[in-house]
Formats: sequence, structure tokens, C-alpha cells
Amino acid sequence: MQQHQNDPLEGIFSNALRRKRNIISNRDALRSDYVPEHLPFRTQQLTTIGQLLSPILSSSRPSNLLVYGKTGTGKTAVTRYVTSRLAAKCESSKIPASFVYCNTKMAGTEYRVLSELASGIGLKVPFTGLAVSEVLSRIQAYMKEKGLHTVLVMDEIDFLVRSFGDDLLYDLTSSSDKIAPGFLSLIGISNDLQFKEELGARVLSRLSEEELVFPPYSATELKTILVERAGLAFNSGAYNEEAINLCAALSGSEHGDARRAVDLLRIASEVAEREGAEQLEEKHVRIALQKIDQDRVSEALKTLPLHAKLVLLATMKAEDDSSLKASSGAVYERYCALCTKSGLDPLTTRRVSGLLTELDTLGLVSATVVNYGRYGRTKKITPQISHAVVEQALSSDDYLKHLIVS
DNA sequence: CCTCCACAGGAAGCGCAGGAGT
DNA sequence: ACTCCTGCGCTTCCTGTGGAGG
Repeated sequence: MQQHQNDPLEGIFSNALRRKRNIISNRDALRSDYVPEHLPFRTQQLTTIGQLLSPILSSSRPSNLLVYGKTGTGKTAVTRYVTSRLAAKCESSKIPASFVYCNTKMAGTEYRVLSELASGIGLKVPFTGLAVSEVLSRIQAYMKEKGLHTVLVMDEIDFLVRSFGDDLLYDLTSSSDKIAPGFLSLIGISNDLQFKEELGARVLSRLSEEELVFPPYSATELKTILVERAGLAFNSGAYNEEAINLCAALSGSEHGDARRAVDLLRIASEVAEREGAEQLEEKHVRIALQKIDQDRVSEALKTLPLHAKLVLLATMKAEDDSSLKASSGAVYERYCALCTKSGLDPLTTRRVSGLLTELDTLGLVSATVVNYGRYGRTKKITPQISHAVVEQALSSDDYLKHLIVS
């Protein structure tokens, strides 16, 4: 019993015990891929997509559709909702239709996009080994044979086009005669409003038979959405309104991104639970915001290439040592010292200069060019993040551990 | 007015890894 | 299994630059 003070688990358990009720009752409702039953402020988009797809119920081909909107505006949720409802309707009316959802960025390659389409319509294809064109023609043959009506939703379609060009889209949109009496409709979802310009004219005219834009949510709309989600996810009375308002305000000020707002709400509620609080309050939201920022930074740090990390360490050391000037020359000196200490060959000044500008664009340091006249021209470099965060993030790296300690 | 510092940053090329075509 | 191609990280070489001090 007297070991409570030293036992980290005991604190957690007793906190959980002391709490009369949990804050969260349905954790899933706060996940970013959760599709709610009710989608506020999207009725217009909902009905448009519904109308567009409804011809499938009378066995004629719906037009292809392009959906635009920034991240977190509900594009994916609305499309998935409509297709799932329609799928249920087709099922109950015995109409042979399939709706396939594919995130092309997750899939990663043209081949895997096609194999998702294939498995979505019930056709087995090997994981690998076939040419892309072979998979495509198998799919077409299969659809022709079965007379399948298919709607393919391609999420983050801009990624597909940017990495592999629009050939696949061309093949898919122009295959109607090869698969008759079946047909294939495409719904492309893109975050990038300029995406259209990257498409060739031949694909563009076919793919964007219809277009739909999702505007960002306003702060008040975000609030309504959050209140609704909170109602689903939390036990009644386990949150106060100010906390929700703050969530909406903090994430709405940027681009009306509902996903970020919900993420913030989820993390805030986890903070509150860990604290053993009975209610989600504003302070938890503020902590969560900090945590998100910090996670973002330390994540960026971890994925940095080794030498970029060394350069970053060097800038911190240069700032410590010299009183004022962290010139690129000074940074390069510390950097070389760090390299010899860990038995690495240092890179050239040119490259380090490039790495510094990269760190600058990442927002990890700030680098501005200054002129000291006779005494040359250099970049003045100051770290933009605290030593503690850097050290914590880099201490997981075997190469760098001993450099930080010394 | 010229000089010259201490770099910035563009251009070109090199070696390597991984992916596609055969 | 092999070539070919491409992208990437890096180096080498280079020209450019604002202003303090002569």
C-alpha cells in the first residue's frame, strides 16, 4: 500500500476508479473515417449525388462525376453515405449493382486500384504478376459477362493522376463498349481545385460530365457538427459548451476543416479522461492543441534525414555557444564537429546550405539573409523550436543519442 | 568609387537505388 | 535475370551580391 507514490500504474487505475463515469461512451464516433447517419449542411450535395446516381435503379448508366473540395469538407463522407444507401436499395430491389470505394493514395499504384475494383465486383486477381492492361481487360470481360452495373469511387484521384498520369482514367472512361451490357461510372474525389488542369482534354470531357464543389464549413457550421458528434460520442453532461466552441473556433479559423476539428475533439477528450476529469473543458482543448502541434513537430523531426538532424543540432549548439551570430559558417563548423564525433563524413557547405533552407521551409529554423558589408553576407539562423522538443525527438536515434548528452 | 568579404544559390554532372520493360 | 530509365541526394564549379572600409 505504501508504494502508491512510486507505482505509475496505481495512479492511472485509481484515477479511473475515482471517476464516476467515463466521458467517452462511443469512441468510434470520433474517428476521422466515421460516417455519421446525419450529415448537416450537406443536404444539397447529398441530393445532387443521389439524383445523379439514381439512374442506376432503372439500369441506365449514371454520369461520371468529379467532386472537389478542401480536406475535411465532407466529400468522402457524403459520397460514401450515398453509395452505401444506394447499395442497400439495389440489394433490396434485386438490381445487380456494385459500389466500389478506393482511395488511390492508400492503394498507391494503378495495379492496386484495379485490384480493389476487381475484388469489389467479386473478381479474383493475383496480388502481382499481371500487367495492368491484363487486369483491366479481365475486369472488362467479367463485367460484360455478368452485365454488372458498377460505380467506382476514386478518392484522392489527384494523387493517381499526378503519379501515374491519366492513362488509367482514360481506359476506364472509354471502356463502355467493351463492357456492355454492363457499365461503369466513375466518381472522382479531389482536394485540389486545380486538378482539372492536369487532365488531358480527352479524359476531362468524359470524367467531368458532372461536377460538384464542397465549400469549407464556417465556424458556426463546424460547431453544429461538433455538438452532434459530441452527443454521439460522449455521455450526457460530460462536456461543456465552451469546450466545443473552442474546438470549432480553433479549427474553423484555418479552412473549415471538419476532420481536424473532430481530431481535436478526440484528443481533448482523451486528455480529459487521462486527467480523470468528469467533464471535457476548455483547458483540455488547449492542451490538445499544443499536443497536436508538438506531435506534428516531433513527427517531422523523426522522418528527417540523418544529416538534416545533425544540421539542426548544430544550429542549436551554435546558438548556445556564440552570443549572437549563428551564421551559416558557424553552423557548418559545429556540424563538422558533430560529424567527426560520430565518425561520419561531413557534407559540403553547399549541401548544408540547401538543408538549412529545407529546414526553414519546414518551419524548424528561421533563416534570413543578412549583409555585414565588409564582413560578408550570410544567413542568420535561429531555431524555431525548443531544445527540449528536439532532444526528446532525436534521442530515439541511436546515432544522435550520445551527441545530445555530451 | 572601388574592393572584397563570406557567403547565396544556379547549373551540370555523378553514383546509386529502385522500378519497368523484356 | 538482365538492361534501361528515372529520381534523388550529393558534389563541383560557378557567378552573383550588399555594403563597410579603404
